[in-house]
Parts: sequence; structure tokens; C-alpha cells
Amino acid sequence: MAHTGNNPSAIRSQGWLVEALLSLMAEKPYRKITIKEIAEKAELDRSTFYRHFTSKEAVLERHLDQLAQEYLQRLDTGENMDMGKVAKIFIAFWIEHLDFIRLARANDLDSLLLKTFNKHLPSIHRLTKGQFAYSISEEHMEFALAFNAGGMWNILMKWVDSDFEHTYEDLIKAFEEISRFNFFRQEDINERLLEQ
Amino acid sequence: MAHTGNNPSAIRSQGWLVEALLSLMAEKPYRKITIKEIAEKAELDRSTFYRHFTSKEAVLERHLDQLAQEYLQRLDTGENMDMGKVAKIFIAFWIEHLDFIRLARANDLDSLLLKTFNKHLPSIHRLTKGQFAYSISEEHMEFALAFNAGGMWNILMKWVDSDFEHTYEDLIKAFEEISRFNFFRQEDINERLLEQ
DNA sequence: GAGCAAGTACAACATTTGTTGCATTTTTAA
DNA sequence: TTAAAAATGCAACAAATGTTGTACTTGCTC
Repeated sequence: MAHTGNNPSAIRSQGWLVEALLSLMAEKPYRKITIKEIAEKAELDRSTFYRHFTSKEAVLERHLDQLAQEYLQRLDTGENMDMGKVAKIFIAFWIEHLDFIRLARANDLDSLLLKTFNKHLPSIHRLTKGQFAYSISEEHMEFALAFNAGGMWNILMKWVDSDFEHTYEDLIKAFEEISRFNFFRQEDINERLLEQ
Repeated sequence: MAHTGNNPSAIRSQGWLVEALLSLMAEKPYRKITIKEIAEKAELDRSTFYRHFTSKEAVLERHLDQLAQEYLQRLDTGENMDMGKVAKIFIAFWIEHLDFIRLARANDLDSLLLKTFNKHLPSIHRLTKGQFAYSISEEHMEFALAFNAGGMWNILMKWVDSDFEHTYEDLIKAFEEISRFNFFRQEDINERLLEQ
């Protein structure tokens, strides 16, 4: 990505460029933002931009990787996990970044977000391994995880698009209802086994 | 989008520009494609491009709307629907457009695809209204639909990313297994009711 | 604190972008 | 067939892009 290394001053400049882009995104459509502007707002020469990033998108990706790291830390609670808990952490996390997510969505940049999110799915799988009681074959487990990630994501996007006409609690309830019929919780499975 | 109308010659030019962009996407990264090139390949003046579209993205959106129309026709079979059938039509449809979907994915353009897909969710809801037996409250129905759309989409993307390491049949089986635990079919519900 | 590596600014460049008036051609409709 | 409407090509423009060579400034290391 960067033609430059990761010296303190380089990191500093990259941080400024990220901040500059984010602040410009709050002002005007992403497409209208020029690299010239980003550099000016970051008080750096335009050529310096190109020494760090190849494009606006590359700047965003840098920010997204930081967000993904943050999200993974939240998931790593040590507790037992079920889909409902993951959903709650997922929503709570993005609620804190609503401004950004709204901007990304409005500018058709959300594939970048989901991509970053997906990139870290294996880590999530690892984190929750053995903590889930899935009523689904291990063979199709990766598909199921992808299905849930995409599903949660799309609901979140729908919520953003609707300009938050539903409450946060509504969202959580919908998730719970959906996840109840998607992944059974251990208790449900025990119940089912007893019934037989 | 277009500053021009929909006269035959305008439609013709727009079609050429779409074709030109698609063919260029097969040759080089989307970002590297210039509007100059598109116009040249379409054998039109660069200014003519701008009279029809505001950007490369606008050209893609035009193509996507056509695809969406096609997809909706496939869904409108008149038959009873369940999530498995929708999934099958969904996959079969995109299989026919794998080249395009692969290119879109490789160039971070898939949010545009999903967006178009979502745009037509209400039509799908209308099409399948009363034909589904959902074990989910009507209130959360729209969320459930969004969840499934996003889920199916993400699995498809995962499949594309893996360069099709799983077979088509594998994909269908995974969908069936997941949808069985997501939306119960009418038979399952009847069984449950009898049990009580 | 001297030397060295890394980062930055400045400047110049060929190219692409987005836009617009005007003349010309093509299409539509009377 | 002819006149109006619509679309295209051409040309010119200011601005942004992407790239690179050179000289200056950091900041780290010994």
C-alpha cells in the first residue's frame, strides 16, 4: 500500500490523511473529494499523499483495518458465545461508528466494510470454536458463518438506509427471533433430544 | 442519470458504452479504466459519454438494473415458493453471470450489486406474499427477508472468492441446510402444531 | 552531536477529467 | 418530404491526476 515504511513520522502523516478524508466525507460526497483537498486538509504536499497511498480507497482500507481489530477485541470476551451474543456485540460496535457507516453507505463504499469484516471471519470462527452448539454440519459451518455475517450486515444496512426508523431494541429483538430459527441454542437442542 | 432522452440512437450509444466498459473490465482493473478508453472502445466521442453518464459507476448501474429485471422474471413462476426454491433460482441466475460477478467482486463493486438486489426486495416480498409459511412474526418479516438476502449474497461472494472450490451441488446443499433452520417449511410447522 | 536513513516539500510533466458552445448529422413526426 | 427535435462530433478550457527528480528536514543510532 504505502511506498513508505512505518516510521513515526510516516504513521503520523498517514493518520492525518485518514482524518482528513473522514472529515471531508462529512462535508461532501466521496466522489467529489479530490486528493488535492485531502492533502491540503492534512497540511501535506500532494506528492506526499501518493507516497503513502495509491488512492482514496486505500486510505479508507487503512481505517477499516483498525476498526476490524477493535471489533475482534470486543468479541474476545472469554465467555461462551451464541449467535445472539455475537449479534449484540456486532450491533453495539457499529452503533458507535454510525456516523462513519452512514457515510460509507451513502457513498456505495460498504462493500469495503463487509470485505474487511469477512476478512476476519476465520478469526471469529476460531474465537467461537467449540463454544457454539450448532445444529448444522461442520462441513457447512463456514457457509453458515458467512450466511449469518451477510445477514446481520444487510439488516444493519437496511436500518441505516431507513434512517433508523426502528429502535435499537427492535433490531435486537429481530436478530433474536431470526437467530432462534437459524442456530439453535444448546438448551433448545437438549430439549429436542429429551423429547425423542 | 442521462442528460439525454431515450431515443433509439441514445439507447444504442448507451448500450455500446456498457459493452465497452464490460469488455474493458475483462482486460484490466476497473480503477485503471479511463472514460477516454470507454468512449474510444465504443467508438464515440468522450463528450458523448458525459452526455449519457456521469461516471463509470453510472454505466454499471444501468447494466445492473437490466440484470435485476431479468432476475425478477425468473422468480415470477406462479408456483408456490419456499426459501430453498428462491435460493436455487438465485444461484442459477448468478451462475449465468459468473464472469461479471467475478469482475465486480475483484474490483470492490459488489455493494452496487447487492444494492440493486435489495432495491427489488419489496417486489420479491410481494411475489412471495402468502406463499411462504414463516415461523416468524410479520413485524420482523422485512428484517428476515433482508437477513436472507444478505446471507445468500455473502455465501455467493464467498464462493466466488474461493474460486469455486466447492461444487454447485455443495452450495445448494448448504443453502438447504441453512434455510431449513432459518425458515421452517409448512410441513414442519404442521408437525409442530400436531405435537402440541 | 555527527552521520545516516527515512520522510517531506517543491516543481515540472504528460495525461485525464469534466464541462460547454457550436456546427453537423440523425431521428421523429407532421 | 420536410421541419423540428435530439444526438453526435469537434475543439477548447481550467482543473485534477499520477509520477518523478532534486533538495531540504526530520529523527534515530552510534
